[in-house]
Amino acid sequence: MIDPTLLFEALADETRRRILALLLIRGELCVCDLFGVLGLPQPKVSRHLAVLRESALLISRKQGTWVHYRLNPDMPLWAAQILSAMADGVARLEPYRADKQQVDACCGPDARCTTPAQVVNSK
Amino acid sequence: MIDPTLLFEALADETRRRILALLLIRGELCVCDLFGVLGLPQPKVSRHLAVLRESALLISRKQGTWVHYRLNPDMPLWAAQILSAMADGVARLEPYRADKQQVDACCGPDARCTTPAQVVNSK
DNA sequence: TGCATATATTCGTTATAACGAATATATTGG
DNA sequence: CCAATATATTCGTTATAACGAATATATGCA
Repeated sequence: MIDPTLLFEALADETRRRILALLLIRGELCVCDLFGVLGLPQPKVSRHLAVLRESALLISRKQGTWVHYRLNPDMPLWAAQILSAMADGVARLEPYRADKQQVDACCGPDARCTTPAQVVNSK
Repeated sequence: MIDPTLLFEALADETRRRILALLLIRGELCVCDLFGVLGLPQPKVSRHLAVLRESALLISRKQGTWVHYRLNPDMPLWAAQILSAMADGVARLEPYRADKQQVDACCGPDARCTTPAQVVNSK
């Protein structure tokens, strides 16, 4: 269901790790929120989202002009554990810490949320 | 202690994942066993081992002309969890499965062994 | 229909990483 | 010291991946 090679190539880029870490915190975010929080050009974020989609780590949901991304809920346990552990590893580092502040400030603290623990425990 | 960027760059290469998976099974292996089992040229394996050393995922122990590699026992929990989950993800796939057969056949089934569970539980 | 907004893609360039081949270093034993 | 063995490194080349800039697509609304 998830190819380890694609997963680890996806995780080898810091922008993609930042996106995944944000989605682990927030459950679902649209592209505009993502590039707003990350402070990166929209095409850059969109290309990285495409890589994450192609690796099957993320799925997208279209609602009008907005596209919302979230973690693939059908991810196998081992892959969810890797994402969860990755989030632990980066949580205290920049730019991940600032990203978390930003997303709480910008998009409110209460979006539909799939925490790392929930992802792991749902298996 | 372990830089997430270096860890994920290390994991982005299949040869390095094969080496890590073998060391998760076997605890410790010398370079000659590694390139024998992997069926790869010695300089190639040596270069990949250097990357893994520089990322602090592996440490080496010199004994005469032989150099033995093993997982860094001081690895933080989150990193050990990633390696353990990686091993779960690749266990049923080639070439990892054949590597496991090979290392059991070639080096005996009972070397000093640090299993993924032991690494994780020792934290 | 025409414009504005949100997102995705293409293109040419540049940086990074892996490679094979060759060579260097280091240790052991004669 | 010399030869043999185990491991590491360098070099030049090639493949891969990320980038900025520009453009394309698609949806909603006047």
